[in-house]
Amino acid sequence: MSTREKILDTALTLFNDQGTAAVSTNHIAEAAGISPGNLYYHFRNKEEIIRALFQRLFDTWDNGLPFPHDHQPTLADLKTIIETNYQIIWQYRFAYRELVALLRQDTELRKNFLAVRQRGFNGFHELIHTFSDAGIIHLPDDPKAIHELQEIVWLISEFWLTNLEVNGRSVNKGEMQNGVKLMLRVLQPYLV
Amino acid sequence: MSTREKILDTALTLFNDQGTAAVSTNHIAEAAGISPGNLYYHFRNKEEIIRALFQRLFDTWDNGLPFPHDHQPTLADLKTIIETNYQIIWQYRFAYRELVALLRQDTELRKNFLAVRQRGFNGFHELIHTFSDAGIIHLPDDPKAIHELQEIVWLISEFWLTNLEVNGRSVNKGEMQNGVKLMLRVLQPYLV
DNA sequence: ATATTATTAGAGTAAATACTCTAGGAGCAA
DNA sequence: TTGCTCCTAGAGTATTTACTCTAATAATAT
Repeated sequence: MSTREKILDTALTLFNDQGTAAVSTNHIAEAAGISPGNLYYHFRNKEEIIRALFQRLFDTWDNGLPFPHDHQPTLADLKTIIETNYQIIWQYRFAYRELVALLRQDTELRKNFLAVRQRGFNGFHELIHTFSDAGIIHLPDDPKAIHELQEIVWLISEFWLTNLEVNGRSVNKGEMQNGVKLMLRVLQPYLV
Repeated sequence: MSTREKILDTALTLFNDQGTAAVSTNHIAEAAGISPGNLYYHFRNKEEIIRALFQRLFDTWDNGLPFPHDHQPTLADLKTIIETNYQIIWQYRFAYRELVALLRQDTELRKNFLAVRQRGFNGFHELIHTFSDAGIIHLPDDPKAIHELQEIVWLISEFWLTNLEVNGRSVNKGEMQNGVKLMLRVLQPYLV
């Protein structure tokens, strides 16, 4: 593994465990088993490390979600997508916990994040319309209502894990399933 | 205003604007127009300031929500409660943004927060059953389903404003109304 | 082999941070 | 007035933080 990757992996672990504020560049270097000078050879500063981690998250978003291409999507596909989604968020949980602060500190990062997020939101929009066309779900006529439902489901997907952490509940497969259940509960009245 | 209150008000403003990590005790003292020594006369450390602010939040929770006592609650009452709720959260938004980090740093605070929150959750539970009894809402038979619906509405109430901030949307009365709409959208299929 | 470039270690530093200490006023009680 | 407690200012400090600099070593190209 390259030194650069080692730094990023170490930083991710520490950020997830202790939060970005509590983790200094010296900590990262020490935990990665390299010198501070070496760290600063690979990254100009802490902000750049955070940016690079977000970039990895963005790449995962854009490539890592298992949208079915070879068949009409089913409800099982939806569940799989949502679960994968949770796993990604859990992997980069520091980012979600501190989202407001991190995006405020770095407007460039904010721009990129919002763009990636918008792509995801659009993809999700298409997905539910696919379900609608396939007759799996019967959406309300009012497009505003549809948009609101989508916002609700999206909100749950982004904050369910944070919610678990706040509650001090351990985050595991089962709890992620509960998150899936909540999202389906919102849609339940519209399932055919 | 007492020096103690002045410190808390100043800290709250700075925390809301810049996050707790970026605000030092020296910053607070300077912004409050007092000396660092004076600040430390009133609070042992930064953690105590945060605790005191949470305590103010707890008091607001326990006393500030406009539950109707003189009449059967209506849907309008529900809306008012939710709106007040949003205003309180907005007033202490630093706490919600950084909840995971703050509660992890201070287990005593975590304990208190979870207790207050549980009280709120129980109150909310009673409220929707009141609505059910009054025939305003027709809940599903499955108690688990009811619990899930409650969890969803609760999640929206706790994270809607954070969600707005992430999106860079300005937080104002109108956007809070949108949050109310989302919560009602979840319940809409069950309204009589 | 030699020159060049890419990595790395580690000592060092200016600034910031949380917090302490001392001395002095302000109000009040006897 | 004298004493006492409460409150306040502000200088001072040990530690930490982000980051720099230099020199040495590894890798690669010619």
